[in-house]
Amino acid sequence: MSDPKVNELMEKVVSLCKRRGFIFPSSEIYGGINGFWDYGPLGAELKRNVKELWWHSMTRHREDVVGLEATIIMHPQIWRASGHVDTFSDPMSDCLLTRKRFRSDQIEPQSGTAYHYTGAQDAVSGKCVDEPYAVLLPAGKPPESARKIANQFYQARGLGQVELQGERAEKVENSQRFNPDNGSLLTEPRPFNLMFKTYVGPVPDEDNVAYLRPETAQAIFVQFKNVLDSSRQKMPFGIAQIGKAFRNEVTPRNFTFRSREFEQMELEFFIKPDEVVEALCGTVAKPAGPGHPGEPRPDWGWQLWHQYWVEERIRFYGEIGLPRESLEEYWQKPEELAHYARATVDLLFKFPFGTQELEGIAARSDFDLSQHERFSGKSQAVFDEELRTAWAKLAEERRQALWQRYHDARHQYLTKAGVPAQQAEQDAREDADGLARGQYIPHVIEPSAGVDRLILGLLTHAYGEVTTTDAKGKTATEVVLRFHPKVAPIKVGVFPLLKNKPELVAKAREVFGLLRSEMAVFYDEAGSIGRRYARQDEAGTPFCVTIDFDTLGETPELKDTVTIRYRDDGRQERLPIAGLKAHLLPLVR
RNA sequence: GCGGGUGUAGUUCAAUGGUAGAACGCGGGCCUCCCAUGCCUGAGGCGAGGGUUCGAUUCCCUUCACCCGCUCCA
Repeated sequence: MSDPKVNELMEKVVSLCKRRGFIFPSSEIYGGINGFWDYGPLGAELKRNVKELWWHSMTRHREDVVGLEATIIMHPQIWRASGHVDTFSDPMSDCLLTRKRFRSDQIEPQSGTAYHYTGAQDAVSGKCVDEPYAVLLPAGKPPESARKIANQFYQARGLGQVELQGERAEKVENSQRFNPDNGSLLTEPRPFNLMFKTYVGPVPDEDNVAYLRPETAQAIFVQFKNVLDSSRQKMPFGIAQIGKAFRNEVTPRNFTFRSREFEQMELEFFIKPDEVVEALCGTVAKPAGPGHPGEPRPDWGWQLWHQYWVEERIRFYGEIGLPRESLEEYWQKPEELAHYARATVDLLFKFPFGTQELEGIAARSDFDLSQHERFSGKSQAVFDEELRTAWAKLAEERRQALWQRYHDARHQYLTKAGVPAQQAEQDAREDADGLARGQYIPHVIEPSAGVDRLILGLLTHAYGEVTTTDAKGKTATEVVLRFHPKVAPIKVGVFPLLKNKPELVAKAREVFGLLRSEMAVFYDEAGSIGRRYARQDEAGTPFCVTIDFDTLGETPELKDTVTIRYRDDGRQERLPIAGLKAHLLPLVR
């Protein structure tokens, strides 16, 4: 059971989003469309800010990450190589009795006697149900058990006193059509594809099927060689991308948290395999303990790089207003890991509806590039001059040991991928031989974040209510969004103290003009000054600047100064107009 | 996909088988020398489709959307 107060908070956030123009239902005048949401004026600014902060911190502030912007529709083979065609399109069957859902191919085959019924009639009302049904019993069980279950089935379809009709027994071997738990017949297997399908070209036929990408990551992998060849990057380095992805989710839920069209911010950081690091540096550094491991070093293996990115990501969230305490780190247990993953850390945020994933940081080994190498037939190995030199200088036994470890890892991958034993052995040897020539397939650390759920997290985290009591004892509740100034959609509100004094208005317009070239500014003169502050509080604007009579020189020493009012504590400061930009810029960037 | 609930103004809610009101918000006007002031004024709504009915926002059916639970979440 969920706490009603939790639900209340989500409802308040949802209606605030609508009311103030953060998020609207998509296509609303036509009744909306399930799983799709639009960002309104404030939401668009907020989202843009978040993406830009991510982009800047990933690419411009680092020398070892470059950007990419790839298409949404790509060659369909990519989704075979990535595993999405298989794992996203499993046939599913539902239990006709309990409605439990199964992956049709994973049902344990059952044998025994199946009792079929053509329908049933109500002994009292005479009402008929024609739907056929069947129950599978293990050999030796009396047919009574089957009738009992069939009774339940027809009772659920509106019959009281059930008279089963057309009972027929049949021997069944290794069938996947029945629920292993209760023997009930399942629905026909139905394809269950989570990828949006479309056709390239004007004629829709099976030869030109394509998919909207279900994640942005694969585009990075398939452009890895192009980026490497054109960017003058050297291992290790990363490729960052922000973009739309699409999943035909069974149940979009929790406002924008799980949408069918969403945006991802993904980094694929390519690193040297541990064997290569060891060949170059003698040893692979071990994590010294929890926390940020500091600036990257050449002797880092996948573990330290993984830890580094987990900490970098947490630091990023702190910088945009989600402090460490609002997050939870979840290290996936070995049995939860995808088969190619060495480790995965989920960064969870405490949403009102539960603690849910914001970002996953996965150590994905060389799985992705290897898959694309096999499926495309194009080598994805990099050439590393340093390795070739270092390899030649290694002691023979050391070389042997590293060769063997690399070989074994490749062999394990190839075998799991279904490559026949002999071929796997040959390929693994060739891969390991490549080390001597300075060649290897990079491993990957992947921090992958959902933009929309981050926006939702920022909104719910920023949401606050302030209850005030006026002189007459009347209480009022005011909503305030305490966004970090870096993400706030509007940075500054600029107001003339009174709108019926042309000199105040003129000066305020002047200040507005001064600031708007540097940041998002909102000019407002409607209503009382208090109302205007409140409006900006609700939009999450961190600063408001008011032009009053002192600005105009009523108190000579205050001429050309303004008050700046801070959202979170209502504090006011007096600043010269000339110093405003310099004061605000470092706060909002 | 299944089960339950809810759809009335931008938001939160009311009423009604004879076409709907409030509060807040929003626009305009006057006032206002710093935290939702006051007065005047204006705009704006029955999710969509069908049926029953002389007449439907109200009753029925379908559909869509949202919320909750199950399922799903590579």
